Amino acid sequence: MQPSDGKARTKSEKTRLRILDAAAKTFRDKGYSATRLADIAAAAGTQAGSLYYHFDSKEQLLDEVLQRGHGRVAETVRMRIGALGPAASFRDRLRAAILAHLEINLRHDDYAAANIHLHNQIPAAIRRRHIAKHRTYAAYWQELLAEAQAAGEIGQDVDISMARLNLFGMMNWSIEWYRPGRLDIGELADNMCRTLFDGIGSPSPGGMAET
Amino acid sequence: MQPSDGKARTKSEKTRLRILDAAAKTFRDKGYSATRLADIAAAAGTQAGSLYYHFDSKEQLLDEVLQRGHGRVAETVRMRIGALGPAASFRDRLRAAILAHLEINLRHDDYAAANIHLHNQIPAAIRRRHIAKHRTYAAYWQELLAEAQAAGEIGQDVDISMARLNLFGMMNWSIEWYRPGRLDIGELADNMCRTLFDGIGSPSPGGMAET
DNA sequence: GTCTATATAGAGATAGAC
DNA sequence: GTCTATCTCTATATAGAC
Repeated sequence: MQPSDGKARTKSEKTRLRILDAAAKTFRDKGYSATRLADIAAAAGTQAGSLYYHFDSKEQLLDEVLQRGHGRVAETVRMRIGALGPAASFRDRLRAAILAHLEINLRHDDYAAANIHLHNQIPAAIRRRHIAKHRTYAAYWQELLAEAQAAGEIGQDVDISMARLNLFGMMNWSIEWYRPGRLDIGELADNMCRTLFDGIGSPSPGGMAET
Repeated sequence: MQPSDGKARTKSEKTRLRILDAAAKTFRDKGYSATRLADIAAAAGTQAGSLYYHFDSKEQLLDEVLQRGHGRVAETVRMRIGALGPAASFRDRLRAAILAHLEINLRHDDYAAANIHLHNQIPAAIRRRHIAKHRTYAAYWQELLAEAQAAGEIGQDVDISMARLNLFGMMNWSIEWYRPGRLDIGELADNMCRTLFDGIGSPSPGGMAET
């Protein structure tokens, strides 16, 4: 179950998934407009005209890539947190969520990464639904952070919305620079979690704290 | 001196700058491939064919937008830090740098924001030079952070490269979500600086620290 | 189901009038 | 300098053979 979802039955279904995989990868790498159907076809080992047996349009191809990608990220993050059990600290939950988000986007899945990478290139016709999904996902993290604050693990004066945006920034920017192999994703997740909670300042600072 | 650089002399130069402003804004909003020359022309109040009196190609237009944008960001950040004088703490320098980077990208300048927004859409022909400039800019921040660590303002065990990438993530992701008016950029900069140095965790944490 | 060939539209770029 | 008209190429999408 690396790309697509593997459980293809008929030959037609298999081809369809191969095309989707190729589309996800190509969209992710080149962007929506810069991707030609011929690029997707080549990556899938077929011809541009043949895509139309499986899909109605380039836009529909993108739509399905984005939907699948989003679904997997959201599911995986919820699952991983659920697996921790009710006794886990919120810091541990956050760490697990960050790790899941990063693993999916950086290793597994062009579908997921396309959601972030094409964030601002989605054609108007399908943008509304995808923005709604992103909002739902953001709200999930917002709730997680709010609970952590209520439990006393995050400072009472912290603006939770800003904290979420800063965290998303760290995580989502990593798909711009991360290349597999050099750095372990687990270390990356730990680092982001530690930075978010503890900061990078020296334990005994010389200056002031805040306003 | 809001857009372009204002000091246009001849009518031709003024038009040229108006076209550049339009190109920066359109590229920034729609991306490179999705932008048509007709869009730029419309935004500049002229016709697509007329652009060729001032520029050789769409690619050259992008090239100049990116170069101008990068130049302004780099200059402004260096200037602001220089203005602080040698006695300033590194935390104050970082805060000033963050503020400058955010102000340019979020308020002033489509040229600057295009550099971030089109980061992965730059055509191969001109990519090399721009990547080199981004590396130089990154190295500048890296040095700033390294000096802060040497001065004891950042923990000795902190990975400076990761800290830089996390900070860039927070800052650069903000151009995806920030909309003028709702939130003061100064507050945003303070928040990011505070998050980076101090983290958002409660002063008296219940759990463990690190590995 | 997949191919090749093609219809059709839209893009970047050029030419020449004004 | 800017316009309109147009060349040319490329892209999405369709049609029909196999």
